[in-house]
Amino acid sequence: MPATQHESKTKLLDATLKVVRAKGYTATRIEDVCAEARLTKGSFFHHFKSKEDLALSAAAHWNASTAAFFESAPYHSAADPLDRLLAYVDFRKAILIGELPDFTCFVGTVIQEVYDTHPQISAACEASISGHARTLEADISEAMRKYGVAGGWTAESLALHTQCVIQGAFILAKAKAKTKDSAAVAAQSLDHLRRYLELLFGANGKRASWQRARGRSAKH
Amino acid sequence: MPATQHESKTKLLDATLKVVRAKGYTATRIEDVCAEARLTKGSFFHHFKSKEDLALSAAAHWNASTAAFFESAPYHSAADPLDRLLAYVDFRKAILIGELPDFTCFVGTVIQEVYDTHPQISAACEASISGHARTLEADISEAMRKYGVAGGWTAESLALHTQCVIQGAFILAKAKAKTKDSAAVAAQSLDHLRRYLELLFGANGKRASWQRARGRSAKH
DNA sequence: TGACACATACCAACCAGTCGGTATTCTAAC
DNA sequence: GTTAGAATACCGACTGGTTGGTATGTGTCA
Repeated sequence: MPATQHESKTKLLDATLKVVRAKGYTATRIEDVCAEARLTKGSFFHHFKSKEDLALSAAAHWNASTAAFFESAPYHSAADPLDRLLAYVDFRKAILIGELPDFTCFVGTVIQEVYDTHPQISAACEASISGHARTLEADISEAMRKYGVAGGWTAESLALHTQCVIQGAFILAKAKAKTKDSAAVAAQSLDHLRRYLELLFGANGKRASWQRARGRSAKH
Repeated sequence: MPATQHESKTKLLDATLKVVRAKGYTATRIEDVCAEARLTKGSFFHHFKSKEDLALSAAAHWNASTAAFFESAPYHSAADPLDRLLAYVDFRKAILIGELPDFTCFVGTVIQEVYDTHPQISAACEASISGHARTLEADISEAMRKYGVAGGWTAESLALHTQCVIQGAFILAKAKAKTKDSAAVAAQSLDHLRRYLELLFGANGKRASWQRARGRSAKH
């Protein structure tokens, strides 16, 4: 009962995202992916010519999925660029639900294992992270202009810093995987990130009070 | 030429730290470690009973090495607790030199691959990260008291956040491994972390100016 | 002489990738 | 609308190289 065209391939890609995020790239066996997708190696090698090919396809799949996901996410609606940026952090915090493989980053996990050994996969992961960071730069730049903030750092570096905190939060969450509040550790770092952004853009005084007056959506 | 007692074992452990930080835990073959240490498998299995045993010993070795390293580091000398904390960040930034395997974190790398599959290694990694974070808590608590800072977060959470940024910075550096300024990306996130700490403890006004007046050691 | 440190040869399990085969769907001719 | 035939999707046994781990041997020190 093979259904529509690419369903099996998509199932294999989704299975890859899940298994790799749980076990890491190298430890993921092709048969693990097949089992997760309820398919066999015959099917696998019909769609992918090697494990590296799978990794590249999975990175592209991840990139496309997350791009669509964040594009249609609700954090873009605010009129103020800083509000949009803070809403992004709130959104990242809000989606820390379920098991670790449900919310951790595929490319962030993979890059650690392949950065020195698999140039193509490495490049795909880098592009995914940098590309996502770049979606924040416009809001950051606009906020910098609007609030007259400048202090030896660029919109690009701050955008990357948000990704740094997010990736680091995933590592902490994995370290605390045994404890019940594994996701809570990650959430607390996102709180610190949010506080940094508030201080950074509100530190010029004229915003600090105005900021309090409005009362942002997220409690923390 | 077998020299002092444990020299070969130490060589194997150091080799493990290096190879794992370059290739990841699972991709690291025991023979890779032996080659790096210029020893053979016979010697390896004389000292370690399995790969998992190696990982546990390596984590302990890492823990002991880094504990000694940071304990004797110069960032503890300042009289002011906030100065000590900032000096810690400066120090972490200052040691971002050499190749990626020279400055990235062994336990941070390993935890991603084992958190769901190897409980013992996982616990050792968690203990190492949390233990290191704990060395910052006293200074943070003291700074919180001294500067009257409190805002819904604990010394523990801020200490963990510093580790979050550091771990995330390593991931970014790995993602940018191909670019020349791989370590620079990590350094920029540490700059943001430092700025956060300054804003956080200096935001109460009475510190902000005093702070500028002194001029801290690190430029950024 | 025996305990320790290290080396070499070897084995058994594992796993990425292959291959011959079957089932299903598509196309198109009649 | 039915049938032929090709293309696609999928299956599962097999293989060859890899690798964690073992068994055995050798030199060295107390």
